[in-house]
Amino acid sequence: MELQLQIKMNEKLFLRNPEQSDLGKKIILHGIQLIHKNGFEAFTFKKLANDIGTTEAGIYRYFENKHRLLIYISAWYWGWLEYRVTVHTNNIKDPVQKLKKVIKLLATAVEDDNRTSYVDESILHQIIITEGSKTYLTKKVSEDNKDHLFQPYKNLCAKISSIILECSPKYKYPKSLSSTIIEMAHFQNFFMINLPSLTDFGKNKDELKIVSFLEDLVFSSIKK
Amino acid sequence: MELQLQIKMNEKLFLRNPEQSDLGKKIILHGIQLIHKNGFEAFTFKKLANDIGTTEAGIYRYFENKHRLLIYISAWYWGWLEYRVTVHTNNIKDPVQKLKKVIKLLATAVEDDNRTSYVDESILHQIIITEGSKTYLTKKVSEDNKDHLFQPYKNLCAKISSIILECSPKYKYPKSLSSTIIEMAHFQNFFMINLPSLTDFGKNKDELKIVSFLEDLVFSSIKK
DNA sequence: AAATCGAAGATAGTATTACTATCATTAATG
DNA sequence: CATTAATGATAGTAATACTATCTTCGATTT
Repeated sequence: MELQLQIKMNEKLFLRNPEQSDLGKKIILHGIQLIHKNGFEAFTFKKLANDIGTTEAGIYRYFENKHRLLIYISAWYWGWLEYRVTVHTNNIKDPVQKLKKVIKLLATAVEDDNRTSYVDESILHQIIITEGSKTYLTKKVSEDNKDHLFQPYKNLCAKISSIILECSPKYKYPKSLSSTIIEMAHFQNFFMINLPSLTDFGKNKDELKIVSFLEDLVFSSIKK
Repeated sequence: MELQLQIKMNEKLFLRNPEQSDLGKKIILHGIQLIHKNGFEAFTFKKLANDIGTTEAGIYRYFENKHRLLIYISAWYWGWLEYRVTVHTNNIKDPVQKLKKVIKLLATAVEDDNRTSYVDESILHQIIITEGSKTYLTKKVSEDNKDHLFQPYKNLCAKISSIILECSPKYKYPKSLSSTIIEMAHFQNFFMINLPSLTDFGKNKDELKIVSFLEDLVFSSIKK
């Protein structure tokens, strides 16, 4: 029997649910690949349509515009990450070990999860590092936020925040520390590869160094 | 006598030096205002030209494209910040006090500096919060980095990094901590205003809370 | 005073982007 | 067999991101 994994997506993210048709799944699959290849700025629905063998109009039936598609795949990523965090921390009792696990999940590359046929998680991870913050760094954040488009990100943040409080109930900044870990897990990775002088991991470009840095940062802060 | 403050800019940032003509200064002044007003995505040279009362072609004589203009004003901002850090920490002996000063300079709003007539620093600060990371989160980072376009950012990071080492010579991640402070000074501000559930500062939206968070983060990490 | 040189203005033009609209075709469903 | 929902095919539009050319104007040089 084949296992399937479905991430529940907010309906406002799309015009037509891409999970429910072949074309929709192709849009996600090839969309991720194309954004990864050329970057979000150079990405257009026209190019995507050519890649898939459909038309621009076809894509517009699923997504209002490319920014919505980016939010969609980002939301998918955060939902998937939260799922992974849940699965991998469920059987851990010690909150410190839980938090270490979370940091590792955030900061290290992932392998493609075969249960999600139309999403390549390893490429997706790369995209979120480079393009993820562009989802909310816009004039429309508040509007998009009202439609709950960033809910998966916020849920993950809340989840990590509660683990932090388990470790250290008196710590004053669990949510900010949480968003700091999430963002820095990605930014330090980006810097390590592209602007290494902004990090201490330039030489060997080892993700585990990022994990060590973040662990040091987090546990020094909350232990007291 | 009127004091003037000049930030030295990398020549590769522009085609013609905007500091050396009226039109150039207008491009910077109105460019900053327009990006702040509509966001970088909606910003075009055409609209800027209309605002100034010149033509699109006129702007293209100064900047290759709008991305370069964004890098220019970002570089200016980081150069200016480094200058401020230098001035405000020069007479402080205790490195801990120095670092506290730096965090405050990074995380709190600035007032317009009248010595730079064609730059409004308070608006610029807002722009860098929202648009700053877009300068390097592109497919061309490495290329742009080779042209040293991000030098001012890297210099600031190096400077803060050395203060961190003054405080704690054995600390293992001075550069990563430094880039973390810089980024989070801005991101936590953005989150506080736009996605408050990602922070612990939602209620009163007080920048000084961000300062407290960052101080706590930094000094727990380096003190040992 | 005349020549010249560079910056800016004026205008035009092109390929691409970001859409919207319409109509025909096809596959699934009742 | 009739209906309808999704897709394909095609066209069109306004805006964007440029490039090119030609003129004018003011400062500098000779």
